[in-house]
Amino acid sequence: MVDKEEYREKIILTASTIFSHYGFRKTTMDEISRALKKGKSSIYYYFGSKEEIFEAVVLHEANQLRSRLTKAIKEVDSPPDKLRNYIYVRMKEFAKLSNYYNAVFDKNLDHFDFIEKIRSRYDREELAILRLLVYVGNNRGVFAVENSEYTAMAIQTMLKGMEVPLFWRKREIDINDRLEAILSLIFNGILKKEEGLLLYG
Amino acid sequence: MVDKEEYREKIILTASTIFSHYGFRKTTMDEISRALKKGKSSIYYYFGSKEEIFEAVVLHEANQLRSRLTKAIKEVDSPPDKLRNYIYVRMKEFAKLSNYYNAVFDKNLDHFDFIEKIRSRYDREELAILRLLVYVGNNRGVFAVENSEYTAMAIQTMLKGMEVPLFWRKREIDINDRLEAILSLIFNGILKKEEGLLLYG
DNA sequence: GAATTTCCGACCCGATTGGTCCACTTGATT
DNA sequence: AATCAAGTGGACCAATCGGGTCGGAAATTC
Repeated sequence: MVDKEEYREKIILTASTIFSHYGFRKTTMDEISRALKKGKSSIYYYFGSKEEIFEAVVLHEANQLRSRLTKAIKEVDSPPDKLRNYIYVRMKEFAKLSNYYNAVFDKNLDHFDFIEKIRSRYDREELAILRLLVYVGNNRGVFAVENSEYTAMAIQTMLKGMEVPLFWRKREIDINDRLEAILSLIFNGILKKEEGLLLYG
Repeated sequence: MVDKEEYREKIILTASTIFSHYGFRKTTMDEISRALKKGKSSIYYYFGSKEEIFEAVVLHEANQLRSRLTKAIKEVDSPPDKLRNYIYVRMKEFAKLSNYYNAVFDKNLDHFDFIEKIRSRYDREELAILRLLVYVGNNRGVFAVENSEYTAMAIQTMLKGMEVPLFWRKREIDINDRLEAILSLIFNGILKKEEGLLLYG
């Protein structure tokens, strides 16, 4: 009773690994319950449906992502490093989440409106973060952009470009190259020329 | 007509990526055919059944494995390097194959006798390779073992230990540590003491 | 333009699976 | 020890899924 919430979390954690591996569709309640060493029906004592579990898992994963990204920003100090770190971690984390994407983009599974909610909310948060990063960098004189808002939106647009599955269907080395290219583009377009050429000549 | 065999290979390649990702059970014929941009029934023109495709895929994968391993041996010259390279590549390749293992060890799917055939044949080949490696190393005076045959079998036994899923359920770094430990054990037990202590003091 | 190769939509039917029901343990409380 | 709520899981159901078939339509070859 006191640990019901606790066990819900355990379910979330377990289901998370399975979902991330096989996606929503291919993951069965039986697998989840077997992984938990419980009867299938017992799971329904904690969650009303498979979708409900999935919703909790996605929410949990979104929170994980948020905390990792804020950590990535706090780890370093200079705005270029912050931005670079942010983009890097974001890229790596999204790679891990690719299977959830499969689930999301799975046709006839578009009734997952909660994902859209999470997503749009996350988009706004990210935009705020980027705007702040650009703004601070601007103030410190290391960035030189006219409008932080628009620049942040532009960066976010590029970041979104890295989300499309096509981006990931290549070899590891290629991906790192592409990341470098994107970083270079952002920085050389954003940095005062002296520093920019220093970092990405 | 002339390219029927060719198209079979294309099917094998495509199916291979899906099988390796989801395993035999969770992979559907519909997915395979969709990935090939063909109707489901068309696939049956080239293969008689899902299992038949799987068999071809596993066989193909086994051949890939073999060629990569022989390449690993040829790349370097000294017997210790050959052995080391062989074990290293074998480890990496088996990691990639872990999903086929899931398929194989899937309960109620033990009627895949062809896998056992491939496997036992591969075991014999591997034993021959190891025996030769040990034998040559012995002749060159860099190994010092009494019986190449038995030593090869012992090494193979350790290698097999790395196949059990349990071995892989850990973090990357841990695995590399374990590999080092295994290599160290093999070499320090096999090398003439001077060289052995040189390489793995 | 017939013959042959290749493809596919529609269908079949057994297996799978999300979800329900209900009888049962368990363990705390009185 | 009797009660009761929390928690469990086996049996079951209805719907869907998915491997495989079939007849014939395209496409290609001769």
